[in-house]
Amino acid sequence: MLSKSTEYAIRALVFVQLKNWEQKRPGVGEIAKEIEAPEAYTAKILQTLTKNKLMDSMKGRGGGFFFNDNQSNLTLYEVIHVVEGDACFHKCGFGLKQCNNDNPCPLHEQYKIVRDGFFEIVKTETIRSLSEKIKQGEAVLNRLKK
Amino acid sequence: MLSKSTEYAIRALVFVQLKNWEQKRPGVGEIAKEIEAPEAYTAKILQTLTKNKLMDSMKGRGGGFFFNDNQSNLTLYEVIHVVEGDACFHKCGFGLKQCNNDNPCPLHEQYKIVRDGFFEIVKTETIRSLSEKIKQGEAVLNRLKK
DNA sequence: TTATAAAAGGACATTGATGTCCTTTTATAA
DNA sequence: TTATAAAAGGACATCAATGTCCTTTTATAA
Repeated sequence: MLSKSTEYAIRALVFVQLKNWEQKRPGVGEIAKEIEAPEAYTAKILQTLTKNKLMDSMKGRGGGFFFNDNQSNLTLYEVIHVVEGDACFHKCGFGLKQCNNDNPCPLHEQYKIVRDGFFEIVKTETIRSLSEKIKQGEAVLNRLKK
Repeated sequence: MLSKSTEYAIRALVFVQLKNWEQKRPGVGEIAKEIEAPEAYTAKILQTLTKNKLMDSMKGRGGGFFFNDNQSNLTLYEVIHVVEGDACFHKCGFGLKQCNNDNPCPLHEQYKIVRDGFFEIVKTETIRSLSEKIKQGEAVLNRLKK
């Protein structure tokens, strides 16, 4: 399972993308409200994202968060990597420190398939691909369709 | 990812099964050492397992942990359920409270496949099936083959 | 140029998971 | 019957994730 922070981050980035498509740069308050997360905590997460160049921001009046052209195809993997690290893609499902093909835990083969399947998803899906689904009405960002 | 407690629990149960096959009932100290977990913490987890009848125990001299006949085919699902709950089998990968087939988040379809794949594993694999792999030398419990 | 609105950032608070210590209960061996 | 070995259980400690509050920096509009 992804951490709460990662979930907030992904939802926030998708919202920023949707707003950017409307030529707008949302601010912390608007983002936090949309993703149903505490405002100050959301601010911290957004800070992490901009510090790591996954997104851009502008201070001052009329400022807010936005993507520039270099950041146009951000994978979920990159977000996870920055926010919570990528242990979930490497770790043994059984909790063993030394578990690999040569020295497998009893869950190794089956678990690897699941873990790699998840890795494939987050390497393929991007903030843009998720945002497009929402724009097309094929999916929703929060619980209230609106 | 499973919690550390769940990992300890599964490893502990497998070790108890292996020992039981040798007509032995290991105690907290021996179990903790084998699974490389703190002894007092291991004791708490074993307590949870016996309180929930996933395993049996005997106090006093010559006591220890063991399975009785009703507990002979314990699935990993039951262990996870008791130790950390089963949020990981229900939760939306995107963190939405209301996410389902009718109201899907943009990750819903792909994530469901992975999540259900994991569910399938833990409903199929049992403490016994894992222990058998170790007994057959097809897998290892801890990092040192011995 | 100044007031204002916004992100950045530092310090602290809360909570749950993990971990430790000590006492109580109980079964058995001596 | 008593001493001992073992699990059970209560109370507390530590740490990381999550969450809050307040100050600083900076860009823009007036």
